Amino acid sequence: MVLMPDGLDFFGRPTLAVAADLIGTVLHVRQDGREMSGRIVETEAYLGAEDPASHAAAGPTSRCAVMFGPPAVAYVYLIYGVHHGLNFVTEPFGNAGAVLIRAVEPLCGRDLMAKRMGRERDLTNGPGKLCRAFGIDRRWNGLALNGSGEPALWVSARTGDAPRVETTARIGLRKAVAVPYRFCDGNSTHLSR
DNA sequence: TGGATGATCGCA
DNA sequence: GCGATCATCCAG
Repeated sequence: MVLMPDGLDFFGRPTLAVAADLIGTVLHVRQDGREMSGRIVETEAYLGAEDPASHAAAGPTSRCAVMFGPPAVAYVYLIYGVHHGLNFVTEPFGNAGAVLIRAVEPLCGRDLMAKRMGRERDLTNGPGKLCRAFGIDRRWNGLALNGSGEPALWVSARTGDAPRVETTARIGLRKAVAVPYRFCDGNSTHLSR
């Protein structure tokens, strides 16, 4: 069962719009018969050929191929040889675009997150950390966000107080540093760095 | 502030 | 093949 803030057409829209509208929605994961969730509080948009910082800038490669595929699919990659990053593919088939999930507020499954992280706080306030806390790795690459099967991944409608969506420059980039493609809930206490 | 750590990509 | 690069995190 998949609930979307604006119905089934939530994905397949311009990447920047999806990145903003994901703030306040809930990421769900099911693995080993166990469900975990977190409220999405920080995202970054990555576009296609026009965005030098995007993996898709030079066209489709084996790594970023799913960015060019159908929307509402997970794009998971390994960065710095250490951490995984979770993205949602946004644009219609043939157009590259994805949204990096940078931080969530833990909801369900906090105990398991704390066990995996070896601490009680700062469990999911960063793209690498939230993947580790939720148990997401490259095996999840290409997974549809439809909540079926196992492991499963999906998004449900906004929860909690209405977010105060703020727009800033993306973090940690060497290219295309200026554009304001980062979105976060200014009221959240679970943002990265 | 810099080191860990490995897949990926562009060029030879 | 080989080396530069990389959307990170944490110890010191």
